[in-house]
Amino acid sequence: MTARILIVEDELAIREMLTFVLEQHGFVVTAAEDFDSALDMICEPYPDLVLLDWMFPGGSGIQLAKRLRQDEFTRQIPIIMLTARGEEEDKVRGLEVGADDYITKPFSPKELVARIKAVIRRSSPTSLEEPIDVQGLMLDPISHRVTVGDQVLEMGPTEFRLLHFFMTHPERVYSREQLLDNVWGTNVYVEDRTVDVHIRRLRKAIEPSNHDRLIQTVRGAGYRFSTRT
Amino acid sequence: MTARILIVEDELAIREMLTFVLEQHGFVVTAAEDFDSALDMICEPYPDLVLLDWMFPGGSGIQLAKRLRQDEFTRQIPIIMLTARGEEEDKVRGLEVGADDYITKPFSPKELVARIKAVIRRSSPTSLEEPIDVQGLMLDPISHRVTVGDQVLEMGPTEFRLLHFFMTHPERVYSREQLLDNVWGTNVYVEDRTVDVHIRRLRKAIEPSNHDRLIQTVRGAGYRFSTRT
DNA sequence: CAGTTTTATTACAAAATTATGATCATAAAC
DNA sequence: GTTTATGATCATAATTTTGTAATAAAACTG
Repeated sequence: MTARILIVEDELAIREMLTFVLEQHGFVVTAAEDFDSALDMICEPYPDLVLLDWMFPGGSGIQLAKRLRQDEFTRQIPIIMLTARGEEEDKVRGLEVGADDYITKPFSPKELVARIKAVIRRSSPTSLEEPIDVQGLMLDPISHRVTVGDQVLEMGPTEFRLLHFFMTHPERVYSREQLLDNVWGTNVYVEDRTVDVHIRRLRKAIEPSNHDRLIQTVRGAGYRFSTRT
Repeated sequence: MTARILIVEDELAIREMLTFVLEQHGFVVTAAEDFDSALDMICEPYPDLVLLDWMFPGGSGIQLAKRLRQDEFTRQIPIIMLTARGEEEDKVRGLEVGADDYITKPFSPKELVARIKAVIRRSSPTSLEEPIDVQGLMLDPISHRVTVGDQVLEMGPTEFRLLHFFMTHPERVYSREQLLDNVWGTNVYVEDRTVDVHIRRLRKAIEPSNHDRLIQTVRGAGYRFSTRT
């Protein structure tokens, strides 16, 4: 599935717990602890879902939710609210503002993951599961396979995620740091240069069909997936 | 992003630390150590953000902030105040004067950068990321590319930044020194004449489509990017 | 017009950045 | 408990970029 999830939660313990659980289940996780850094992380490339603590400092969750719903680009990002037991009113308000679902603390990891998957499935029947075709290079998230015609291209899991990210975010430079955040997940400490190596492997994997030209080096800036020269 | 930031801070150590951190993150940094030189650097071309120490000699930060808010041209430049812990009153006054945010020392580089990005995004949601088109010459900061029609123009990182600066500050002469400050960043020791060479390279890069005529030599003064003859 | 100043151009070596292959550690599979 | 994959780093090669200096060309000055 490899959806990218943004967690907005001020309590460190809960944030880490959520991060751990979701990463266990194969999500790429980004975490923010306050309003500002959340806004910061909400910019392109957008997460596939936002997990939002209801009450957190620097602006309540409701404000952030409203903000997301105002901007046309973020409007469609599904939101799941985390609420404490008994805040029944909040639930109502949350759903009014446009949250797609809510979960009451405490909750089980199982429930959390189930709801997340449900919401994602519901909201983006396409973008995450639909096969992507760029100039004959086909990536099918469901069968988890990359093909050109009926030729299957072999690559490692990281290369697959990297390619997937690129194909869903074309025509845009990403720094090594950004790629690490979006493909590896944040809170991973990995050398910048490691990206180079995986770029190399990905290029080699899609080289036979000449699609390696789609992965372009932008000197001093990072890499870009583009169909233009 | 390539935003230009002016730091106003009297303590050398902090000034250097801030400069270092921000340059690491790709900002172009200018630094002033007192009121006068700050005013000096505040003239056109305006920075995209001012990072202002609250208490600094030759006029407190509040005065500078007020001054910036008075002038119609500088009014919209976002300001972030640096305050020492415990100066709670000051924070309030700072925000009254029109600071967009404040950071309490000591702070982490991560927080600093996050706040700066948040403030910049809030204040100029576009100008830094929007593609610029001047007579068919297109510069797209997002894909980090310069095109004419569907022809891609190749150039080095410095030429790209130089062109970006020109396109966002047209119809105005800039001395070599000013160009160095705004495109290379201050605290770089580079020969004046080096600008000539990069102008040459930039002209050569955009020559195929005849856009090199936009970069005009102003003898005795510097260079200008202009659509007029 | 000759002399002076300023800019244009070219060439080149140093510096910075990226590419690539090999290695080692670790996790997954058998 | 091996064997096999996979992933991160390191080391080194290959490229690109950059600053400077040297020279040519152009633009002023008187």
